[in-house]
Amino acid sequence: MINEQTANPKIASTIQRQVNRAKILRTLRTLQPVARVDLARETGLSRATVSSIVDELVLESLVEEIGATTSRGGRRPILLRVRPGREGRSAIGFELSRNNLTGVVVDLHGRVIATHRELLPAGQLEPAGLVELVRQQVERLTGPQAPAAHNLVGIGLGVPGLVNPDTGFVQLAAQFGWHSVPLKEMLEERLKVPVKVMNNVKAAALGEVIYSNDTPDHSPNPRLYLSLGEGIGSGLIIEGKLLSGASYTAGEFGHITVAPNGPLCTCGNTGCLEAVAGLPALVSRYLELARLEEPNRLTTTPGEFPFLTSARFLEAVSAGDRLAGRVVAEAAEQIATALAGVINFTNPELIILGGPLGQVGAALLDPLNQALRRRALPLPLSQVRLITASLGVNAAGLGLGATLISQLSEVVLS
Amino acid sequence: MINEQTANPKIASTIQRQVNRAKILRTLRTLQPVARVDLARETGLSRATVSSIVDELVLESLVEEIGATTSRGGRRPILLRVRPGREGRSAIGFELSRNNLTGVVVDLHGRVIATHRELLPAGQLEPAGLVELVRQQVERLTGPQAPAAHNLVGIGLGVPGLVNPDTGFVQLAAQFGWHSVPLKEMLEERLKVPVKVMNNVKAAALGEVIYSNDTPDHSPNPRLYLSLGEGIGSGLIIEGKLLSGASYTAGEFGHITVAPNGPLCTCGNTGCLEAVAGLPALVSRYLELARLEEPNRLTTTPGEFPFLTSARFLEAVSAGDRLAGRVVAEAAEQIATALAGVINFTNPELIILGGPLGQVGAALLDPLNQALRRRALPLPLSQVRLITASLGVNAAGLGLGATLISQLSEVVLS
DNA sequence: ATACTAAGTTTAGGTACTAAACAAACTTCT
DNA sequence: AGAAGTTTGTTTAGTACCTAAACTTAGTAT
Repeated sequence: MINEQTANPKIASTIQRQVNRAKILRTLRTLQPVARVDLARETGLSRATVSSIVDELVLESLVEEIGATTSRGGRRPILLRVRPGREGRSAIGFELSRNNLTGVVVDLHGRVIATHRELLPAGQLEPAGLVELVRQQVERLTGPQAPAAHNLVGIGLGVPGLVNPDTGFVQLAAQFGWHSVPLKEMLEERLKVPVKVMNNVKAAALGEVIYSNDTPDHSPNPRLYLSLGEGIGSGLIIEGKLLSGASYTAGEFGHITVAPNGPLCTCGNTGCLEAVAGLPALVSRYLELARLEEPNRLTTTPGEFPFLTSARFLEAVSAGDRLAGRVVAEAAEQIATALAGVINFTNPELIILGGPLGQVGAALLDPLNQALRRRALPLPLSQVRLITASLGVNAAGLGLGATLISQLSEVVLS
Repeated sequence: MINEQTANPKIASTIQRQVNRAKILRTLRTLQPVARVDLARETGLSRATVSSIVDELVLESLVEEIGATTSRGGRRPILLRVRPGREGRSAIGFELSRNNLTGVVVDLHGRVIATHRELLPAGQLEPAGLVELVRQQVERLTGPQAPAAHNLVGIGLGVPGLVNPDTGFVQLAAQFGWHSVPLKEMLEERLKVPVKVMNNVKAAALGEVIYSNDTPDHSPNPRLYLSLGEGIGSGLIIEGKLLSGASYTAGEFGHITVAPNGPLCTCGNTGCLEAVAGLPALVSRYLELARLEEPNRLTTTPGEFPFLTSARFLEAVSAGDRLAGRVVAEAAEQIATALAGVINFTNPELIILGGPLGQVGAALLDPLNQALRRRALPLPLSQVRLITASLGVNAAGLGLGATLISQLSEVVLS
């Protein structure tokens, strides 16, 4: 007759229960603060079931009562909400970039409750070194308690490279000279919490799409995040899920051919978008035009031209430099060619422009929109909203954090 | 104490039950003939549950016992299988094309048990007329009993046009001058069975992919069916589900730009794939080359040239006509440009070439494969198998039939 | 014949749902 | 103020469906 079950409240639970928990959490999230009756009405479950499930959720620190509200003619309803802040549960998302490790703590509301960004140490970064860095940042972000603190849902890591997001196995991360690194395993071993590892651009795609507040989280329609920078990558989200593809390389937007007889790309093909609209190509093009037309525009010393960096080029664009604007407009034309194809083919409802070049505003957007009107089919084009990324360096971390949080209310059919 | 439940055996059923039924049906399909014990072992369910569910499935004509097999040391196991043929349940898939209505009866094994193809009557076809034609063909295909015969799972219809597959609402079917036709409603009203209406190319995509036996039915990876003909369309299947897109136009492969400064397309863009590799473009190109190089090749009378049809062009290709081969090779190059982009972007595991031009064999495949090797990234290209469609005129019907059949073992989470 | 074994069924007990009764905490009417 | 009515949330009784274990059936092995 002794109940030995109280220790760990969520060991098994049936599919029925999982589905109903998910229903309740979902409605709670959208309607909060909200009373049990309303949850029952909204989900179609009985009040008894709602009470029972809410009790569980409160035990798991997912939900809390915030007191009674005004009466609607009888007993006053007790309002519930998803438990916010550090008292509720939280997840941490990290992004590893060439020079930085950026971490974000996300609470159950999806809100940022802490961030930390630090330069990577000089010299070659080994996988084991990264694991240690992550451990340190987790400690700094959660306080000095054990990282397995019961209210940490999990941690996520976005890595620039080829990653199997299911196994968290890094097949290749050229920037760091890694290949075949079981990063998820290593992190879980060290940190004793669930870990999610995926490509950083794809993590950013999840972040920007989820936080765009433009479309419902689980819209069935495709949503695309485009990262325009040195390279050109993307993340395509369909039915709320990131498309990985057969070899985890889906989203290679930069190697769509836009100029069949164009310049040779690093991939061996000719006329890839990246070869004509990646930042290095734009810098070259700028130099070419500048030499021809206005040798003294950007610097007083012509000799400095060869040292023009992508960053300085982007500054010139923002500053309204006429030549730089022209180069961006040319690039927009090429990007539109590829993007129109993708719009026609996948018929998305949302496209988010990110990456350094994606943020330059009208200099890119105006010629891009114009070219899309020429190149894309009117019907699919009319369905798509084209917006600019808004999360900056935290995009990947937020995407991973939000993904981990939303896994709390996911049904596993096994 | 009276049990009033026996009449209709499947009214409600919980989610748990649905999931377990689906598990059992799925394992039955792949392992049949198979005994209850094996199902229990394979699904992880108890033998008691398996027995109970199998009883239900037998009552619903979905499963049958086919007698005991040899003993494995004790009582002989009773083998079960999905009930085949007309004694089991079946679905009918139709395809409406410009001139024909093609119907296929599919049994629970996914096998064809009857087909019928008939010319459409002369003159304008009205939606109501089509409903009547379908009703007649259903009667012919199932025998003269009521079309609501209890073992008919449903009927499907593929229509060349813009269709919302969820509502079965035909927004536009230009070939027949239809717009805003609630075809699913009309058919269900008349035939009293569940009806699925979708675009015909997408239905064919489902058929070819499901019957390719090349990849598991519910592979998460993208699989693409490409229809090369007068127009160029496609169907993209991800996680076993057809991608519809925000305005139900996903799959518009023909309007990907492959020659930015190329010829004007009917859509207003320049250099669309369809404008350079659709059959009409190939016929024109053939005529152009023929006039220049070999005015007397295809016919003795030069005056007949302008009347060259797509069909005759394809015959010339099959016959090994050198000029026609050259035209197809040029087209293959353009198709490869678009296809490489899609391979890079969606990273599919399977591509099926259909439509009249997709069936010409090496004349298309050799130059296509060669160009893909130049244009697509090596890793995603290495994961994709490129094959030729195999179902001919029955593709759409089979796709719809198989879809209806597989809906029998689907879980509706609602 | 007796013992063993495996397949399928029946039974007892648990989880999780709903409908309906109940308890709690209000408002409103007289 | 007290009785009556309302609404929220909980408890209770009954049902669906699962599993483990006992049991029945139908074979093989010695």
